[in-house]
Amino acid sequence: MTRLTRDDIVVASGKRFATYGYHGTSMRDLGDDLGILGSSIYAHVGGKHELLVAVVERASDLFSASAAAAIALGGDPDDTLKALVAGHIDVLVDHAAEAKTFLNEAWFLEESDRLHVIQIRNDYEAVFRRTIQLGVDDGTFRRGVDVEVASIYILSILNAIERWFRPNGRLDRAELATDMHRFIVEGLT
Amino acid sequence: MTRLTRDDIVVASGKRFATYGYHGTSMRDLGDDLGILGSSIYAHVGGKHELLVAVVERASDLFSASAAAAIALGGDPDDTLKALVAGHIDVLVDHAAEAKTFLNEAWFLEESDRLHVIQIRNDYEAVFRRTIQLGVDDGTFRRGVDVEVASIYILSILNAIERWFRPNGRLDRAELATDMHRFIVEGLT
DNA sequence: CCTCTGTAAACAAACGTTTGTTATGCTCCC
DNA sequence: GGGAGCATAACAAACGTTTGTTTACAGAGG
Repeated sequence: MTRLTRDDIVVASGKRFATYGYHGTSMRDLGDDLGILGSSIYAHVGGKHELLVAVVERASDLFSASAAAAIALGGDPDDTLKALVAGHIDVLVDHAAEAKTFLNEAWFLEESDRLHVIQIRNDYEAVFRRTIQLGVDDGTFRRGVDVEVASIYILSILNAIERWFRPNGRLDRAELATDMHRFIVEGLT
Repeated sequence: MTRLTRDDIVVASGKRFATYGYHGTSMRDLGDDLGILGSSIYAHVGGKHELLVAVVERASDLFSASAAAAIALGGDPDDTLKALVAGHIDVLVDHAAEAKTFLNEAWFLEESDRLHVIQIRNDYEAVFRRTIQLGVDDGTFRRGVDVEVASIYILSILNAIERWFRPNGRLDRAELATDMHRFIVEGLT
């Protein structure tokens, strides 16, 4: 009988929340996944909402770290964009449950936590905006690109990965990153 | 005292499901929105799951109709793509609640209904795939486009609209459709 | 009068959570 | 080295509330 840590419970929560949603998950469901009673979870956490906070926090840390790493590379805007795309894919593939919960369930956080997440998400998006703007300024990308909206398009493509990509499918993550970057830069032509 | 129809209840359900999710909505919540008791809803529908079916069905009908209309126009592949994009935006803007529920909550339908929705969604996606393939064949789009994945990219951008677009924002829907079509065809360059 | 839409009250089940207790180790001290 | 003492992690049972749903009944309109 191996005993459980708070971390084990957060991981299991992420999976449940990602699959069935926060409101679609009961403490007893979670207990079943972990092989303990639902009530026993309260020895590790103060309540259900704390688990959502923990899962979402994990994901937002990963995304933030990915953006920081892409910037730290210090190449031209197109290189940074490549790194941002590849990094986002890595987070989504390697931490699918947390990322999915972050994208779909953060809305159900309490006011203050939710505002904090929105802040982090906006900071992350700002890295995309700045990168594209730099690319427009130095002529890598066309003048007249609506930087704000283009960032949203790119993140839309990236975030949707969670809904269709399977690691053992036709494409591996490297092919996906390459193909996606090309689509973003060149479109269908 | 204006009396309610089944339709009124389905509309209210759509809004609630879109905002709080299927599991985050109770029959009493719904009753409050409608100004009646939660239990009174059972005079109109057989159960909560029936409401989800009705809302999702509405949305899928709208999407199917949009695709059919785009094809009926009968222009070249790029014209069809333009119409598909504009039509998708129209559905998402004019029927936001139903569309959002369709995109995010259909997973919680019972097995058979869920499979039916997946079928419809796949048919809809197939229209995008066919259109792009035609464009590749006649030279409108570049050879080497991964048609399957490109369709997913485009639908990813389209479906995410629900998460950020506000009808009274900086862009109206016509500008959005134009900008989005250009991004899809030309990318950042 | 009869159907339809609503209320009122209740149902069993499931919900998040609390409480009291037990089993299992770890650490310190004789 | 072996108890004593304590923290941890779990169970078992119950708490009060909310859930989806059912039943009995009232009023209003065609």
